[in-house]
Amino acid sequence: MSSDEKNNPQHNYDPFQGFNRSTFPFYDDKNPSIYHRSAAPTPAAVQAFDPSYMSFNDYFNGGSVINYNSFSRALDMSCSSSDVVSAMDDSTGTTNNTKNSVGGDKHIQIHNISEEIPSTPNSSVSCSSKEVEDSSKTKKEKQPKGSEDHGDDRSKKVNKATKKEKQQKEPRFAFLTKSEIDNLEDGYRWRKYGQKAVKKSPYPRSYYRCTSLKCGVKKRIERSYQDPSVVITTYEGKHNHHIPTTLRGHGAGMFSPPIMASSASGFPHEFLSHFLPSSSNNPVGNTNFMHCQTLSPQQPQQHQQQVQVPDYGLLQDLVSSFNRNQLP
DNA sequence: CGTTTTTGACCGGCGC
DNA sequence: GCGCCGGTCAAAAACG
Repeated sequence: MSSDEKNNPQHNYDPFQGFNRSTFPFYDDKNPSIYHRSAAPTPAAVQAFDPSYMSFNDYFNGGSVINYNSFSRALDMSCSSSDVVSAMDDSTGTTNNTKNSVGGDKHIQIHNISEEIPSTPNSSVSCSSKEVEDSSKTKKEKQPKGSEDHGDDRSKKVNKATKKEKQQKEPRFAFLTKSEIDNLEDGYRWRKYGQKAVKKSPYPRSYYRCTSLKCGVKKRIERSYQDPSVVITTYEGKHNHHIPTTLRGHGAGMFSPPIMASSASGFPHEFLSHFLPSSSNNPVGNTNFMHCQTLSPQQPQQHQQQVQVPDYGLLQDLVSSFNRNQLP
C-alpha cells in the first residue's frame, strides 16, 4: 500500500506507452533488443503492443486471419524460441469494447521479437512442478525472522540454484486482454499467493499458482496503467493436468478438440488455445482478446545455443497462408 | 471447517 | 556494500 502511494503514475512518461518497458511483464530490461529484430522495426514492434496506435493487422503486413490449428502449429514451431505470438480479435483493433467479440473473426498475428532462447534443451522440463515443490519446501525450512541461520545458508544456496535453473526453464507466455475483469476465467483453478504494487502503476500485480497438486504453473495478472481496460496476463510453466471439469461448466468442453489434440509438444499452445476467443460460453462476454506473446526464459548469453528458431519470414508466410485459408 | 485471499515480511538479484 | 525491486512466503482474515 505504502509503496503504491510512492509510485506516481504521472511520473516518467514512457514513449513505450506502458505496454513495454518495466510495465510490460515480458519486457526485458536487460535485453532491450527484444524489440529490435531486423525484420520488425522497433517502432512497429512498439506500436504493436499499443492498441491505440494501430491494430495488429495494420502492423503485420496488412492483416492476417488464421485458424487455430495452424496457430497451434505455429506455436509448436516456436516452442523453443522466443517468438512472439500475437493474437487479437479484429474488434480490438480499436479501443472499442465490443461485447461477444469472442465469436467474431479472429485475427492472429505472429511476429518474432526476440532472439532469446531457452537454456539447455536437455534440461528436465518435466520436473518443473517438483522443483517448485522443493523450492517452496526449502523456503519453508527457512528460519523465521530472528532465528539462527547456520544450516540455512546451505539451503539458501541450493534454493537459489534450483530457483535460477527453474526460472530459466519455465516457458513464459503472456498476452493482453481487454477486459474489465482482472482474473479471467481460463478453466484452471488458481490460488493467489501474492500481490505487489507495480512500479509507476496504480494497479497492483497479482500472483497466482495453479491449485492442482504437482502443477507449478504460475500466472501474473496486472492492469496496464496506460490503458486500464487492458489486463496483462503472464503465464509461467505448463500444466501437467487437464482442465478441471468441475469448473462452472468450463473445462475441456470449452475448447475445440482439434486444438486440444495438437498439444503434444512441450509448449503450452494447448494452453494458449484455451484463451483464444473461440468460446461462446466465455463468461467474460466483454473480453476482447488482444495480444499474445510467448516468451522463453531468460538465459545467460554465454549459454546461448543453436535452437530451432522459426524464421520470421516463415511465420509471415504462415500468417499469409492463414489469411488465405480463412478469408472467404 | 476447508479453501482462498490478504498483506506485511522476507529473500535474492541487480544496478549504482 | 547498499538500496531498490520483483517475487514469494506464511499467518491471519475472509469466504463459502
